[in-house]
Amino acid sequence: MKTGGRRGAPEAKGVAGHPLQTRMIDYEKELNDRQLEAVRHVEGPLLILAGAGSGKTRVLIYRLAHLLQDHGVPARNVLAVTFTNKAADEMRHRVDTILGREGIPTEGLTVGTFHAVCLRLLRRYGDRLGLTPNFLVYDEDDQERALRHALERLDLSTETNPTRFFQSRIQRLKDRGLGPDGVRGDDFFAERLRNVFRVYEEQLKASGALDFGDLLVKALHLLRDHEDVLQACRDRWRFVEVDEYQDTNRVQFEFLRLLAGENGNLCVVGDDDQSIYRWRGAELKNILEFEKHFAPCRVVKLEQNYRSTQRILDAASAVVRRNAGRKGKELWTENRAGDSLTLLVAENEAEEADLVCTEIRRLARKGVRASEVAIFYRTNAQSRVFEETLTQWEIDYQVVGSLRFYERKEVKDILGFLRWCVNPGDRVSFVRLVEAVPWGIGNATVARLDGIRDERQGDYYQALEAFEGNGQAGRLRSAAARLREFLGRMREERERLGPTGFPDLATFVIKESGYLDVLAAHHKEDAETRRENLRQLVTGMTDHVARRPESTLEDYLSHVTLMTRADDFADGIEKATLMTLHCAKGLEFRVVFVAGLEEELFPLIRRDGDPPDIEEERRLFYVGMTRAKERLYLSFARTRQLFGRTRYKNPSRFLAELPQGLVEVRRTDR
DNA sequence: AGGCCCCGCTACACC
DNA sequence: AGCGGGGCCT
Repeated sequence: MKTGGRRGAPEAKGVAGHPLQTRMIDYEKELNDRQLEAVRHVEGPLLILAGAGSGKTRVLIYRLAHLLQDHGVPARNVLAVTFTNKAADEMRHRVDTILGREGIPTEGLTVGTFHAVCLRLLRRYGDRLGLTPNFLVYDEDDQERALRHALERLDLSTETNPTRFFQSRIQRLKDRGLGPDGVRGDDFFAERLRNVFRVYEEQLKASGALDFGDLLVKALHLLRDHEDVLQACRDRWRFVEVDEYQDTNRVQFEFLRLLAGENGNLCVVGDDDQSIYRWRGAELKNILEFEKHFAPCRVVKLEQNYRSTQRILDAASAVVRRNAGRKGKELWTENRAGDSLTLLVAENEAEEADLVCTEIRRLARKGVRASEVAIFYRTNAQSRVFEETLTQWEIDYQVVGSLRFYERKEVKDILGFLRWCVNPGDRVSFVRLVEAVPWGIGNATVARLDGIRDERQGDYYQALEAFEGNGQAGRLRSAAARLREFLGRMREERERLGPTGFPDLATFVIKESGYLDVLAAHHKEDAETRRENLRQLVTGMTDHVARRPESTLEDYLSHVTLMTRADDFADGIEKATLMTLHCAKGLEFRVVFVAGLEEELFPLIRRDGDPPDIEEERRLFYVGMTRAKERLYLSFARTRQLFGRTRYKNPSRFLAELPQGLVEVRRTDR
């Protein structure tokens, strides 16, 4: 296929007679030579090694604009994969802004996370794999519930909390595209893992659900085993762009390789120094070996940093240079040298927070606004002291991603009802709604309903009907009848309200299920907060429908399950930001604090016995440092409370890796 | 079946 | 220190 002006220069061809002077982008003025080379690369594989702050987002967006505007590529032939939904929204918005005014259509452009894109494929072609059309997506909590039940069925649930262990093992296998038969070994542990995995898969199948890993694996199978689907996808997405490529796992790699074909138009952007998701299956070799996998390919290195001061960059580079497994880039900048880094040394975590707040106040007097400040930490548990201290100091803040809104119990309870509506055979949501309200139905009855459901291959509504007809004792029978009657009314209500009427359906559930009474009785203290969260839930649904009028309840439910933690970061509000270092990837702030630089906390010693991956921890530190534009503070505490005990802490080894003379030390006055 | 209390684990990052 | 699961009691 031809893609219009093959030369690729911006002046090569206007589209549909639009005069060039209306162009919003002057590519040559706004991009450096390397960036321009990347933007102008059209066909064939392209690897962009983009150092921190080197303007990769701009390159990605300008490259899309260039493809659409100057090479006449229809928007619907482009797939852009981002790391968060927020990044996807931004990318779509910016492309719309750049091209919209010039009348270049952007409809049909596919932008989304891997999980969202795979979900879409599965909704469309899932029948090929025998998936129920209305399958639910299990989040981590749902996975855990399904897995716990699997362990019960295998009589393994008495062991000390094995759920998490199996959960992570199963997920890691799925990251590599493996099923139960992919478990290697014939020893006792391998055999047991295989069994647990099998029963867990049976649970998912019986419930008509997919977990996060399944979304990717099943989408891969779709392309791998169904030639026509593969061809349709290749025809549709002739140009593919992938951000944060260093954090892709094996399944994502295979997916891209199939989609792109032998000499495909695949453009990936990444930074091997910022790979921080090995623990969830990311394989650094995907980016290290891209040139081998997709030869012949073009490689463009973006090494000019536009974000940070020279000193911040020097410090960060000195740290990451110690890693062996890297391609090797040298970042440079034309920015000023800037201030020294500051190391805050505190006696304990409360004083650490105090020191940070003191600095934020000092900076505020110099005109730094709260929204320009971020505090990063290794573990979510560290946020608490900062929250308390910031409140005392009356500094507004937002915590990003610790407990997601859609993970709150009351929110998940109400969503449980709606999820059951969509898929009445789903065990996790059925058990959830049974437990949410005291219907008079407990474990024993649920177990019998399970039996009926499995026997009849039906759903839980039919199981309840059959149960009532079984000649039960009066109390159980009326309990079951009451529940079934409510579920029936809920279904009628859904029918009456239509596919986009689910905000009202949620209101119906909240009001009619008796859940408000449960809140009032159980949560005396925070009942009002929870009620407020439910109001917010309905508001959020209404917004969702307003923004995407064609969106169904199924779409909405999967959408909220696939929200990333980073998605609830609100920029543009006057608040300091608290988040984990993982969440910080891709963001930038005028002032950054990296807290808790202590051995065993950062680098973190794992509790599951796996050896710590020091290079990955170092990359995480590098990510944190390179978020800072002007000022970078590092801090640690000499003692820290852990599980209610005071522990003495040694400074992190990473502090010793900083070059002499770049760091100024500040201690508590005492 | 549901409420209460105690114990033991937890707090590694996340789609 | 705080939460949740499990066991015991009603």
